[in-house]
Amino acid sequence: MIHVVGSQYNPKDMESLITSFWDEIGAYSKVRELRRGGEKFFFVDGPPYTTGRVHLGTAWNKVIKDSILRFKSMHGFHVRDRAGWDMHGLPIEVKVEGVLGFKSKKDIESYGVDKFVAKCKEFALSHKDEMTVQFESLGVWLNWKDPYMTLRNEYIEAAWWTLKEAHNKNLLERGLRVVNWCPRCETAIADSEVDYSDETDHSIYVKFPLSNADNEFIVIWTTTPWTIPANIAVAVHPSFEYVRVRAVKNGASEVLIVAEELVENVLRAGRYTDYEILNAIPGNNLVGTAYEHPLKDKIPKQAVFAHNVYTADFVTAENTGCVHIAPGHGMDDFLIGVEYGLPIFCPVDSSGSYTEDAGKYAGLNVRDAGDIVLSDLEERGLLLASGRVTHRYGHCWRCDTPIIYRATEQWFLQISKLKEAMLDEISKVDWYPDWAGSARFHDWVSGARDWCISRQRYWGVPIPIWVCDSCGSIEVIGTMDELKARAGQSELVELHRPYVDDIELPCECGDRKKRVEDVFDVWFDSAVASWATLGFPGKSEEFDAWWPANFITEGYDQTRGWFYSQLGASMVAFGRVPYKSVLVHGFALDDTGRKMSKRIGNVIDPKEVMERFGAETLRYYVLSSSAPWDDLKFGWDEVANTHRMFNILWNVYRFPLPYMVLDGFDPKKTTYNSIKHALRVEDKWILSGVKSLAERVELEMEEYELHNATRAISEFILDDLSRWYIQLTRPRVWNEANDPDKLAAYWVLHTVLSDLAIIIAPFAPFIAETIYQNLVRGTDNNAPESVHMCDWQKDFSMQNPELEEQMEIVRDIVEAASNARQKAKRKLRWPIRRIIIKPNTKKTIKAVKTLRKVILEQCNSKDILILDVDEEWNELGVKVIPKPAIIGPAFKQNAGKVREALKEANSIAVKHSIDTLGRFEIPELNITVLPEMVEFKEVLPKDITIAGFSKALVYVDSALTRNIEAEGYSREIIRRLQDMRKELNLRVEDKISAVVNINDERITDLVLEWEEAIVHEIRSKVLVIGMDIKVKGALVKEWNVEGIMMTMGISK
RNA sequence: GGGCCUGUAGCUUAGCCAGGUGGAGCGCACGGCUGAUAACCGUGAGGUCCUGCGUUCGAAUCGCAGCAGGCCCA
Repeated sequence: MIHVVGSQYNPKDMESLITSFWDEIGAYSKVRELRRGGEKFFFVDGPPYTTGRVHLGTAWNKVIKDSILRFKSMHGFHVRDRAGWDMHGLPIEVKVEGVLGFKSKKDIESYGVDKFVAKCKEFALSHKDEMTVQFESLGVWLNWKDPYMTLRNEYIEAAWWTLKEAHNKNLLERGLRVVNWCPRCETAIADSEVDYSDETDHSIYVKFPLSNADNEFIVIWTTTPWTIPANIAVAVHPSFEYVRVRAVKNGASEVLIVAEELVENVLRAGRYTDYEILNAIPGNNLVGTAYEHPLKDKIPKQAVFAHNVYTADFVTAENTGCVHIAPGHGMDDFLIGVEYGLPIFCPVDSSGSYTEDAGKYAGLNVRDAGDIVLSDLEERGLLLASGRVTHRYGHCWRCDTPIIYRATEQWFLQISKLKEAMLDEISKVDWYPDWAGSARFHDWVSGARDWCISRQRYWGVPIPIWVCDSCGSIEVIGTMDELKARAGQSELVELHRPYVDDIELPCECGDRKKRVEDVFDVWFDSAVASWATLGFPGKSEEFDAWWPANFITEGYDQTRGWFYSQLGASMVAFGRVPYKSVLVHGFALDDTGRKMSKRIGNVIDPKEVMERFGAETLRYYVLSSSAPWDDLKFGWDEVANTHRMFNILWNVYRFPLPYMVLDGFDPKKTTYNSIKHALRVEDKWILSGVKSLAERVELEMEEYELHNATRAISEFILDDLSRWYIQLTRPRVWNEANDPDKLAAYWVLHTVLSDLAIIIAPFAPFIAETIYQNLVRGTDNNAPESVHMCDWQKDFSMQNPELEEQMEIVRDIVEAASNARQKAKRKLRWPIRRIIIKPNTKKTIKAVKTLRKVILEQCNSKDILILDVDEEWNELGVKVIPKPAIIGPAFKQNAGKVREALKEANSIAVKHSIDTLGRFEIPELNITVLPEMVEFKEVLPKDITIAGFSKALVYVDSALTRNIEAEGYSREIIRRLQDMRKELNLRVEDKISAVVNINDERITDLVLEWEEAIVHEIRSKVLVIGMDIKVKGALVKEWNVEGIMMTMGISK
């Protein structure tokens, strides 16, 4: 049975009702179960990091996923959709350290790594639970009960197995890399952990003596004298112009090499008194220039290394234009070192002290080394200038110690070897939009570098590499079982640190292998998600059946993130890309297009949106407000507008319910066959419209254009259903008789709303379910239990594009008529005698003929006159307008008289004569007026107003007749009596007594002609209308109706 | 500094790929409707299509150079 629903759209109640309904029947599992035999659709959820907070962007991300998966499921696909969680890594470690009040790595060690890791795990798990609740309240259907979690043993195994594959394929390498290093905490720190603040440092210019020339130097500038002992090279810009300049100071001269435009700068810094430019050298030609290390006598190793000039694009035209390169102490320096095969010389240990490699500096801390290096350079006459500079420098965010850069030993995946294969693979992926793959990702992959996968941390997947200290042999473990077997251990419950750290493996050399202490870069965790979520390598059946993923979608920041890490890991493991199609989505920005940030205070919490407007509105807003791949500018007004759309949908849905219930409408008994003869044209139109909508949504979804799909739905609901069909249909359902026309309207409304519920289900799952449960499932026990178990539209037999096109024209006509009415200041309540339509096309004529009734009704017109294309309306007046420029020369002194005569002549007669005879005679003047001498202007007859659109002109005749006045006043009275019924809170079926006193005899007579109609419309048992009669009732009101005073009273 | 994306009415946007009179919604003003009613509907005003240069008979649309915002990198 259909039931009546509340008059207010209340998303909160509705959503919680539907959520518990889904829980009750296990809707999610049933939907997935239902499609078990269908074509497989493997979706991999990009795992959000378990911070506990769901941001607007995360909410958007999940809503996109949910809508697409619901849509796919309704198309019969067997969807696989485990939710995923990214649960390891430094952010959680730092949060936990904060809670425990730790300041450094040493605190963790003394607290106990086991206890610390347990805390991290607890943090990740509890935040996962909190976020799950939030995602579920958004109506997001993923497999929440059995999500994949990066902290699970079987997940860790997937990472291990992948690394072992890399090792087997010779893609695993141990190597040096420069990292941010805190010498106090003795640990590498991530870029995001570096705080930048002002620091005052040395600013020194140093002369490096050339090897093959006397008294000739290349000049560099630096703020870190302590890195000079590690200098290996000098970089110049390949396209800058450099010069050899003879510089004079204190009578002595020497030759310096600096960038041409910086000569003055350098010489001023060095207080030279004179100079002479000897010759210019392009940067490129300096390559290979050999020089001696300035401190080679103090650092024996530096006497052995070769020192040369190289080119680098990052060199800027500042200071000297020549950059000191210490590959062991700088990111750029290191890259140059690697590129040219230079020694990565890093004579500094983890606490920031020089090692034995630093020769005489050994044991000295770099913090104290600056001044000493300075004076040593000075002593050797190589310090050109020295000063101080204040600049932004990185500090450890926990202890504020200035960081140093250190080359350390790390583990790498040699992804760069796979670059060509990766480029080839990604071209096979379907990218939405295309540029995400063909431009952005392509460019990123083109610059692929080896992937440093090791971190010196605690909360992460332990790197399964065991190394023998004695013989250096390396062993990579792929699974838990393998580890147990190799270690000769039967029990192993936890694969995290510190448990695996204790395990030693026997080595072939007789010694024991120990695990490297590192954990994986947390990006490696999610990189293996596509097979880890299938339980591979633990079991392979699922992997064989599902892998690779059909579809993934994440924000475009994941170009360098998850899209890339997955590609890299999968190339290593399987030699192919792990996903077939990728939708890239944008970022959630604030209403001015700026990034949401806590600091600016412009962060929108999705919870707040849900509290104010409901999850459905939030969902629909993010889907419809911009294309998935564009950034979303969040604005409350637009959210409110989306809410309004749902309110209208709610009103449309609830409008027919009371009538259907009153009449006991049963869609099982009232079938298409039983009402098809009673269908009106507008019924056929809306039935066609809903099918066309389904087709359109399908088309848009093929390209993942969710914004166009949802906008099309909104347009249908607002324009076609609410503004048009419901307006046309309303009077039909008021009919009390058991009329086929009313039944047809019920059937159509029921059908359209049921179809619409299915179309809207992927995007607005709650209201779709609400409508479906009442209208479909509520009347048919054989219908699927949930709207989300329904199949998408397949039957398009009701589609009629021609009719849809015709209705479009008719709506324009009605709009034009309404426009013309406003010009005549005639309210819609007052009928008009007729409208006259002058069409531009035959199509318009046909549309008017087909939908004549609709026009009559919506225009409240008594008649329609449709002209032929090019036919003039014969009642139209014309006014002749003389053309002085022609008449003047033609008639000279008579011209004025001619013009007068034409103005006074009957314009219609003039036009007729010109049209038929090609001339007009003015006998009094004995003159013939020719066609080119005049033009004609249309003159609208009295009471006619006009408006037009591209396909027709519409004239409205608003002349008043006795009948029209009678109807107009009667309807004014009806409206006011209805208003009073409402004021008394009467029910639709309540009968009333009414008295109307009219202060005008003529009007009273007119209205009395309509007495019967009024009785019917206001549902009265007694109605008294008259002049000078006494008015009483439960409610009495006085009204001014178009200047006529009336007093009305009603009672129940 | 580089790559990619975005820039259209006060606000959110369609149109751009395939050049030919810029189209919606919100807001605003005015009006209508009153059996969806603390709802709903119509009409109107409102545009240097980010700027400049170019290609073209013709540019919001194509090209180049800027400016602003976003993501990533350096």
